[in-house]
Amino acid sequence: MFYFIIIISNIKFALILRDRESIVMERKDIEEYFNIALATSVVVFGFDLDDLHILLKYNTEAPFKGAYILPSKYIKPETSIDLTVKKILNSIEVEDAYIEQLNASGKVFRNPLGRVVNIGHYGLIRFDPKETAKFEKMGLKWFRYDEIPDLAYDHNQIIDFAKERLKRRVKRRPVGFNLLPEEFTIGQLQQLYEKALNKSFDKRNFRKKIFNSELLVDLDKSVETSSGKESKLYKFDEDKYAKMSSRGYDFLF
Amino acid sequence: MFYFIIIISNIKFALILRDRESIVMERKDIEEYFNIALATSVVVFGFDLDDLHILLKYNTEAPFKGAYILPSKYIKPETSIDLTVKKILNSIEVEDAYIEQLNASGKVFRNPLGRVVNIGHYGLIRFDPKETAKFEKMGLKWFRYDEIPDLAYDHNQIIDFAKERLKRRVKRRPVGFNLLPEEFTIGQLQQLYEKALNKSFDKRNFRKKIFNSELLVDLDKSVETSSGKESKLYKFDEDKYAKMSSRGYDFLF
DNA sequence: GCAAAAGTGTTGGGGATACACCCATGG
DNA sequence: CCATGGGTGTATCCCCAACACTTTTGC
Repeated sequence: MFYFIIIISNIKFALILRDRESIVMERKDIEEYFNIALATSVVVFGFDLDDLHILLKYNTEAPFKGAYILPSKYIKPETSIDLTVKKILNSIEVEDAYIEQLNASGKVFRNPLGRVVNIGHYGLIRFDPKETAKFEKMGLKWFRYDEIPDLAYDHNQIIDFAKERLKRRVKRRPVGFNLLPEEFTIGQLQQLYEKALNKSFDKRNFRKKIFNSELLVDLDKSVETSSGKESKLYKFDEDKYAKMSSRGYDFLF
Repeated sequence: MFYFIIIISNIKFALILRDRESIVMERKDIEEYFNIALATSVVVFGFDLDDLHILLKYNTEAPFKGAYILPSKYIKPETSIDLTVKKILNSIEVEDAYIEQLNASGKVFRNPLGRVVNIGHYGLIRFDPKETAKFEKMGLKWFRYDEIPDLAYDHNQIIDFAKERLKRRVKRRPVGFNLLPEEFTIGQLQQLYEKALNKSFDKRNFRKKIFNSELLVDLDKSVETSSGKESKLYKFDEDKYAKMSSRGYDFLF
């Protein structure tokens, strides 16, 4: 695609020449609208089996050089939103994330370069302590969920939004399993729920509730936990959930 | 604000002259991103005490002239998303709507004029049969919730999304009251819930559930309903809900 | 021996569901 | 007299919340 555009703002007209067929279109009044940039930011959540964390990037470019920001990217006119998000994740070598779109943030004078609308996302990944060094090389750092510094743009607001959304989702869908290792103990699961919902639960009741849903597979394996005691491992039965879900089952914590 | 931009795509540079101070900025690589248009569409729900309806507009302009569309508007670079939505609603003389933002739709080749990203919204309003004529003059028509025709762009998809969202919201927040008249009967409320959730409820159990929440005020008034019998009127106690909500109360149907 | 985490049952209450009949009215 | 919708009570069940002690291990 090749095109040539001249825009003089306040004078609402423009010609567009496109493709070999030299389509001449007058976008006229509409032309002035084609002057917005879209960006996406991703709030990547990780759970180190103790606390929830968010991945932030040290910003090396103007504007707001030196501040921490969310991993972000401009959306090219010829690239879809979803693909742009995937590119962000690829660029920080994150794979297999559970992604969900958040609201678009609407501030008009948010970016000195012009009108930029940010379409936020959040992603849940499996925290791997071995990757911390790799992240550090890319200028990325995990920050505790409740110790997020002041960020550039309105990224703090996007994080607040993501936290709220996560809280709601954790209650209604079994998204928490995307934050845990493939195989996990009930204690780890409970810890995650308590952090995400900022609430504590009775151990016995928590187990009953979880086992009632029958979505956990007993792996007949154990690991040694921090107390030195053995603890049984489970995994999440995704297929079963998919089946139940399509039959109208509603996970509710 | 005055600015002058020349863009030649594929040649990634541009100069911007802005304001009296003649700030010269090079957006360079970034410039190519400032070529997206944003639009908003609003899925306006109404409830005629019998069925849920959605307000559609007959499109008199190219592209997709002659098709029905959602009430929509381009977002100007200098106008916020929320304000644009309000302008849409003002233009169709709708006031006091409950509004919520939906996801941005991501298709790249959605609009022949260029990349347009649509930020959907849904609105809940009080259906007033007296306004139907007024709407008709503006090319607006109520369509039954489950009898939506094929629309231009991806507006059908936006509607599907809005319906799903409404279903979820109705369960968790007392948004349904935004669709009912100020004063309503329990029968009308039940009818609304049954339509929105596509489910039927036992009359006695429904009443118990609703009264348990203690969010309805008995108005000690009656109206004659379609069966010719008198029926008691209630209204929603917004203040009480606000108070309970801030104390962590979670409405759940 | 003590701190830390794993694991395990029972009880009571409240909300959800299932279910049937009478009444007033308009046609 | 019949169709329509308003209004009402009871029995059962299940889920939820509250609650305490034993065990293993590392320090």
